[in-house]
Amino acid sequence: MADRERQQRIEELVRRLPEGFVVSYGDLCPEAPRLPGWVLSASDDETLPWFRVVRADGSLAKGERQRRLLRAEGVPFKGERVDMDVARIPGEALRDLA
DNA sequence: GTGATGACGGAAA
DNA sequence: CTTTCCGCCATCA
Repeated sequence: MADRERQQRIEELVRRLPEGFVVSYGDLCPEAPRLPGWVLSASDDETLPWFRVVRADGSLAKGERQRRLLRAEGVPFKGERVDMDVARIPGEALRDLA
């Protein structure tokens, strides 16, 4: 359990994601795209808005369940995928969030 | 120590 | 549009 810095940073960011918007796994950790996914699957925190994290192309990792939660808070869709051009939080705004 | 796996990403074919 | 391949980090067998 060394170096939790990245994991901590990732969780913190996810907690601050505003309702109605999303980010990709790569946005949370460009240097290790797989890490965010691992962190979220390992986390048991119910208050964590894990559903606001989607794939870079807008497709969902948790299928129907996730889609429902996102639509419920007004996230725009383009077919089965999230409309990233509208709902994705830009890298800069994301940095301000951190 | 090696190798496989995962809520991934991007480039190439 | 699809599939394949490689790279990325942390964990597990």
